[in-house]
Amino acid sequence: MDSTSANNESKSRRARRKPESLSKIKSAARKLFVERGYDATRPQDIAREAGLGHGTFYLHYPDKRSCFLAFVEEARQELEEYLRLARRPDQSLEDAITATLNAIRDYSDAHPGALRAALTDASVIDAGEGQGVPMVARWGQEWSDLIRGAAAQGEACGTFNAEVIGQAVAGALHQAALEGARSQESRVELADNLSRFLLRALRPD
Amino acid sequence: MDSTSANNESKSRRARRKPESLSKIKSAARKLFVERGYDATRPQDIAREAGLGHGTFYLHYPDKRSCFLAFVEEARQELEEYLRLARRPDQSLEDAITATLNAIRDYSDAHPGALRAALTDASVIDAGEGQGVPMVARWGQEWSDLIRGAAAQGEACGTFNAEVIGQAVAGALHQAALEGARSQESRVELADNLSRFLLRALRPD
Amino acid sequence: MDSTSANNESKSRRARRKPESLSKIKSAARKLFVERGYDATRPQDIAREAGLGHGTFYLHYPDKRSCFLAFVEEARQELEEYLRLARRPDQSLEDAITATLNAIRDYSDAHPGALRAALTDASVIDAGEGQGVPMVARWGQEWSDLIRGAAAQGEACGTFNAEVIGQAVAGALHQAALEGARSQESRVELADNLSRFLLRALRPD
Amino acid sequence: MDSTSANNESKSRRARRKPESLSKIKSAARKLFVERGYDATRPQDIAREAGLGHGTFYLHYPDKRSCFLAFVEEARQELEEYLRLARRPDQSLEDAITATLNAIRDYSDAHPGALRAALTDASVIDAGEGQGVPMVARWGQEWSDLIRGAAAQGEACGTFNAEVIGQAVAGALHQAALEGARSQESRVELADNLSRFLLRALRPD
DNA sequence: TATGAATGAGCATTCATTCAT
DNA sequence: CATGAATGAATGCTCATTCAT
Repeated sequence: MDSTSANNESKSRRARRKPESLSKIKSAARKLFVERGYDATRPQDIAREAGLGHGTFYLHYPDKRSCFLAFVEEARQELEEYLRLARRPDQSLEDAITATLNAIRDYSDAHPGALRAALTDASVIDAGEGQGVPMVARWGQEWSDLIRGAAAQGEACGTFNAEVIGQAVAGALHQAALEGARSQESRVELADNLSRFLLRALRPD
Repeated sequence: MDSTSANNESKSRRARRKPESLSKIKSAARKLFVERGYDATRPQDIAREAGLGHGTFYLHYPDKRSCFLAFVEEARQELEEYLRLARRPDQSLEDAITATLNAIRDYSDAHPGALRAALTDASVIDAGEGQGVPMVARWGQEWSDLIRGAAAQGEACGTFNAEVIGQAVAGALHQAALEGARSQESRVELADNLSRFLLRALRPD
Repeated sequence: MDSTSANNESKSRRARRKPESLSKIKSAARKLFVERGYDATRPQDIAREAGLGHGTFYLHYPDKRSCFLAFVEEARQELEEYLRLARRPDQSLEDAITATLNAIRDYSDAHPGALRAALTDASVIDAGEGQGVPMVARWGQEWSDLIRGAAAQGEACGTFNAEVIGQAVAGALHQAALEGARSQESRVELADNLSRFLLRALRPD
Repeated sequence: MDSTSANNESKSRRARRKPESLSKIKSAARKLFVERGYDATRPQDIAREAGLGHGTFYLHYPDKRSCFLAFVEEARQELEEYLRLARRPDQSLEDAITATLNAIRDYSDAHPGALRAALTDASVIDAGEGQGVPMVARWGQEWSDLIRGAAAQGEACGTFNAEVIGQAVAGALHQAALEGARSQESRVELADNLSRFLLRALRPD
C-alpha cells in the first residue's frame, strides 16, 4: 500500500514534472517576447525567468525560433477561441463584424502586447523567404469566406472579389485596432465606426 | 586655362569619388535589406556587394542601423513622390482612391520588396520603445485628413470619426495591396474592387 | 550513504569546474600579461593558453580590462603579503629597510616580471583620468607613515616632510630594485648599499 | 628679376614648406600624446589637429610609433638642456642636487604633462622585450657618474656602489617630483627636503 | 529530468596605413 | 608636397547551443 501509493505519487509527480517545467518555460518566454521582442530575448533569459537551468529550455524546444513560433501559434489559437466564442453561425453580417471587433479588443485587453509581439516579430523571424502565411493574411482569408457566405445569403453585395475584399477588411480592422489601442480610442467609438464603415461597404445594393 | 579646367576636373573627380562610393553602398544596402532583411545583412556584405572594402561602409554611415534607417526613409520619400504625382487637389474621392492604389502598385512594381522590407524591419529596429510613428500609421493620418476634407465638401459621409476611419482605410489598402501583389492579383481587379469598396463605405448618405 | 556521498562528490566536482577554469584563465592571463603586456594580449589568447574556448573568458570577467585589473590587484596583494611577513612592529628602521628590500627582491624572484607588468600597464589602462593611486605612490604613503613613526620614536630625523621623503624612499627602492634585477646585481650588494644609503639619510642628527 | 625672385621665393617657400608642415605635425602630436596618451591618439587626429591631410603625417613619419618615439626623444633632449644649463662643472654636490631638482621642476612647469606622457607610454610602446634603456634608468646612470665623480673628489661617501645608488637617487627624484606635482607640494619644500635627504645620504663620513 | 559550464562561429566596429590624384 | 577616400586585418565581445554530470 505504502509502496504503491508512493510509487504512484512519484510516478505521477514525475509525469507531471515535464509539463510543469514546460509551462513555466512557456509563460516565461511569452512574458519576455512580449516585453522585449524576439531579438532581445535569449533562451537563457527565458530559462532564468522560469526559475530553471538553461539546458532545460532545450528539453522542450529544439531552438529559440521554435519557442517563438509556438508562442505565436498559441496566441493565434487563443484569439481564434475568442472569435469562435463570439460568432454564431446564424449571425447577421453586422453582428459578425461587431462580435469580431469586440473579440479582438477583449483579447488585447486580456493579453496586452501579445498580438503586437506575435505580429511584429513573426515576419522578421523568417525574413527572406521561407515564411508561411502571415497572421493578418490568414484573417483575410477567413473574412473572404465570411463575405462569400454572406453574399450567397444575399446579406452582402455580390459583385466583390471576395479574396481582395477579405484582405482589405482584415487590414482595416488590424490597423484601426492597433492605432486605436495606441491613441486610447474608446472601444465603443472604435467598434461603432468600424462596423458602420464595413457594413456600408458590404451591404447589398 | 587648360590647367585650370584640368585642375577643376581632377578636383571634382576626386570630390566625386566619395559620393560615388556612397551611392554604391546605398544601392547595395537596399538590395540586401530587401533580399535578406535587416538581421541577415552584415555591413561587410553590403560593402562587398558594392565592390568596396568594408571599412568604406563606415565612411558613410556611423553604423548598420543608420544605414537601414536611411534606406527606410529613402523608400518612404520615393513612395511619397509617387503619391504626390498621382494626386490632384481637385480630385474626387473616387479618383483619389484610384490614384493612391495605382501609385502604391506602381511603386511596388518598380521596387519589388522595398515596401515590405522597409515596413517589416522598421519596427524591429528600435525594438522596445524609441520608435517614431510607423509608416502605415502616417498614411492613416493622411487619409484622416482626406476624409475630413471630403466630408466637409459633402463628398463623404460626415458621421465617421475621421481618425479611426483613416487608419482603417490605410490598413485596408496596405493589406490588400500587399496580398494582391503576392497572389498576382490583376491590378485592375484590385483597384476596381478596392475603390468600389471604399467609395460605398464613405459615400454620403 | 554511498549515494549521498557520491551525490556530494559529483555536486562538488561540478561546482568545482567553474573555479577550476577561472584559475586556469587567471594564470594564463597573468602569464601573457607579463610576457606580452596588456595591449598585445587578447582575451582569445588567454583562453587558448588556458586550454579553454574564448567564450569561457567572459564567464569569469566582464571584459579584458577587468581581467587585467584583477591581475594587478592580485600582484599587489601578493607583494603586500611578502612585505607583511617581513616586517615586525618593533623592528628598527634599519631592519625595516632591509626587510622591505628583501621582500621586494624575493617577490621579484618568485614572480619574475609580474611587478613590472602590473606597474607598467596599470597606468595605461585608464589612460586619461579615472585612475586610482598608482602602486608606487601607495608604497610612498606607507613609507611616509613609517618615517613619521620612526621620527616620533627618535629613530629618524624629525625635520623632514614625511610625505615628500616617503615618496622619495619608495621611488629609490623601486628603481634600484628594478634596475638591480635587470643588471643581475647581487641582492646582498643591493640590500647593503640601499639600507646604508637610506639610513644615513634618515638617521637622527 | 621677377622670375628670379619668384623662383627664389617659390623655392625657399617650397623648401620651408616641408619643415613647416613637419613642425605643425610635431606640435600637434605632442599636444595629443600629452592630453590623451599614445593609444587614444590616431595619426588622423594628429594631422587634423595640425590642419593637414591624413596622408601628410606619413610624409614625415613612417608610422605612429616613430612619431611617438620622436616626441619622447625630443622631450628627453629638452629636459637634458634644462639640466645642462643648470649644472656647472665645478658645482658642489649640494648645488648639483638643487640645480637638478629645479631643472626638473622648471621643465615640468614649462611643459606640463610632457614628462609623464613620455615616461608612461614609452615603456608600453615596445612592451614585451625590444625596449631600449628606459628614461629613468638613463638618469640613474648619469647620477652614477656624478656620484662616482663626487666620491673621487672626496665630496661624497666612497663606500657606495655607484651604480646602485645612482639608480636609487634617480628613482627618489622621479617619484618625489611626480607625486609632488600631483599633490601640489611647494617646489621649495620639495627641493629643500630632497636635497637635504640626498646630501645626508651621500656626504662623506 | 535537469543543470549550467563550456563553446566558438559570428558580429559590428576601428584604425594604421596606402596610393591615386 | 599634399590629400583624404579607400582598405581590411584585427579586436573585443555575444549568444544560441551542447553535453558531461
